[in-house]
Amino acid sequence: MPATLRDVAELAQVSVRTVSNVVSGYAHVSERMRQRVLAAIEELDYRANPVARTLRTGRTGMLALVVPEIDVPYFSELARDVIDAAAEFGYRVMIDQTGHDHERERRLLMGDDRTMLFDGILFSPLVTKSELLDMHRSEHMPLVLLGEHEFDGRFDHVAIDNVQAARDAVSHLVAAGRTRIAAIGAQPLEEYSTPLLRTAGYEAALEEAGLQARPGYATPAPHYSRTDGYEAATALMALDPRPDAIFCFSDLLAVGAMRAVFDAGLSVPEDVAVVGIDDIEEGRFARPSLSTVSLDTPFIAREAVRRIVARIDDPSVAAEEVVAPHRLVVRESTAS
Amino acid sequence: MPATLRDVAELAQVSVRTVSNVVSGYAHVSERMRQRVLAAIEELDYRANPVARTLRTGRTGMLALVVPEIDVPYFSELARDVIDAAAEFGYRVMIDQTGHDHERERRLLMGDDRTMLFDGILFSPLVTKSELLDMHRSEHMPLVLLGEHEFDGRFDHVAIDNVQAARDAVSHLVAAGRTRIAAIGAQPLEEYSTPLLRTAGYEAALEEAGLQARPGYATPAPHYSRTDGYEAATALMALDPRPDAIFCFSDLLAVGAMRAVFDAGLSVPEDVAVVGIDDIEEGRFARPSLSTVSLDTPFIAREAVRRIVARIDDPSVAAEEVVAPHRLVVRESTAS
DNA sequence: TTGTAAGCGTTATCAC
DNA sequence: GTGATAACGCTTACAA
Repeated sequence: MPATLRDVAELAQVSVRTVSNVVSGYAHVSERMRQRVLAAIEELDYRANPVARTLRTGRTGMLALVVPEIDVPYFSELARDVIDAAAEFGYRVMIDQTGHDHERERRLLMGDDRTMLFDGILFSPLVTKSELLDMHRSEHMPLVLLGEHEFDGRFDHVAIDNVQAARDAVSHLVAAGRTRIAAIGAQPLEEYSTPLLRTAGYEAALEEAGLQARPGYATPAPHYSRTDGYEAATALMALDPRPDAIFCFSDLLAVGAMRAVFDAGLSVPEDVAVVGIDDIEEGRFARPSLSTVSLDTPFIAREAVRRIVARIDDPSVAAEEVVAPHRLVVRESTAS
Repeated sequence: MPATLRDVAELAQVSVRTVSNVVSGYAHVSERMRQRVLAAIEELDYRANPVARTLRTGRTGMLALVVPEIDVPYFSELARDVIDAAAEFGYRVMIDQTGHDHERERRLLMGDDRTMLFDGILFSPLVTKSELLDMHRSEHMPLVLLGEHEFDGRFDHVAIDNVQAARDAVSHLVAAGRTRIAAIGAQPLEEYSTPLLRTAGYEAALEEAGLQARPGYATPAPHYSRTDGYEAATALMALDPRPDAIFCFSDLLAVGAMRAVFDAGLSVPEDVAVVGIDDIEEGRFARPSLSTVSLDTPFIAREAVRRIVARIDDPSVAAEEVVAPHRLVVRESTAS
């Protein structure tokens, strides 16, 4: 049975109030008292019960990080940075994965029975903007969106400029002399979401270069997985004319795509150049190493935590739209 | 302000006791009452406050998963399975990373001020056995060890047979005709830990094949990262005689090692065969695809959660030692 | 500066 | 079967 505040007070011959003051670092407590209390705490090996504290204060000191899949490298690398950033602000992180399940996302936003266990949600969503707006009850739970573009300023969010990032990647392929540039990751069904923005950037870059968007060149990829990339690229390799470059909406797709190109008896970058987005470590060690658009994940994580903490402290602060920097990283997979 | 049990009781004209009974699905509630309460809950959009419930029951419904680094693929794939398995048992998972910091591990096991936020710990440790034994106060917090061998039965743990797994990997290299077999991942400083067991398996397999353990062939790798693998393999490639095979203690090391072999102007598997342990998805898409010892992560996750839940329900249950199955998966990186 | 006591929202122990 | 009521361990007015 762990010791309670009361036990400490009894042993130290002081009131619980004084013990509480000492524990929470309250200023006005005499040195004599403080020492006596500290000694009692030490002797009883007392630790404050965070649950009781939470019930009283309404703060749990926990953030929820909600991602589609934690084992997708981009998300696990993001999670790592979020956990570190949260620690700096005195928060811990609970991770939930929605598994590409819109219903699970919905329940989380509506506030299921355990929502109150954390002070705020960092949410990397699948759902479209309009759905989000309708679903979330911002009154009840601070929310920061990750990697999602939002226009009406109702939510905090931190994301890269997805249109520009896609544009940079495709323009790089153009500059490398590629003319038949395909894309993997376009999601025709979603609105206002990352895939749509990246598709827009892809098309804008093509147009800018005076290249046509050929039929069948923009392919979908439901889960942004290696397997999705593999299958999409396999289909692309069978096209006539065959693409001489593939822009993948994520590095994971690109890893799968590269493997598909090899299995089709072709080579990267000679026959087909490949570029991704995310800059996961896997791409740096791949063969050939993967050109990509690097996102500043530590920055994204830090900003997201900073925003959520600000909103927890004052729910009425205006929503902020943080644009994280990105930059093109050229490696072997797009060498001319 | 969210509605409370009291609000519901007032609106439904019943006692809080009755409302609580309805909410927690208590049997003896008349249908009339139940309907009235349900209507009031619906109207007020009531959700039970999990913190208050926790204070009363002592259960938070949360498990902590502690790993060195969440963005190491093996751990993120494990985390995914743990989260899923925990959900089946009605638990959620908080993830903490120790960042290879023994001090952070120690604090966690000693029970820092927020330990009471979860009902049990699933711990994938760095520290040695003896340290663990001294540090953890099992009376206070149910604990299940992952991936660590333990002999004295004081802790639940689930792990593969590390000696045998390493033996299988090395024997496979021997069967493929390799005679100069190096290893990456040996950690001379740790006792009773995974690296030591895998080193033992490596040496046993060599001896069995009548091969000598050459000086400099067993190299350390502090973090089991791609970079560690790269550096170790680079050093190995400069050795005379040069190894014709490398057994890596993790797939991530193997990925780095393969890249180092290429950068040394050699090829896998022709000049150097490479085999890892873990069977992360990255290895299946690598070029060449990586031979490995596949661990049944869903099994490990499920067993670990099953054990921790059993221990939460009854702290006095005897510790169990679960051995998870493993199997050799031969791919391109060790083709003869 | 320190003590007393009233909650925070549940669950559980009593009675009825 | 249902209603009061006392905890759970803490923070914080309010007193002293």
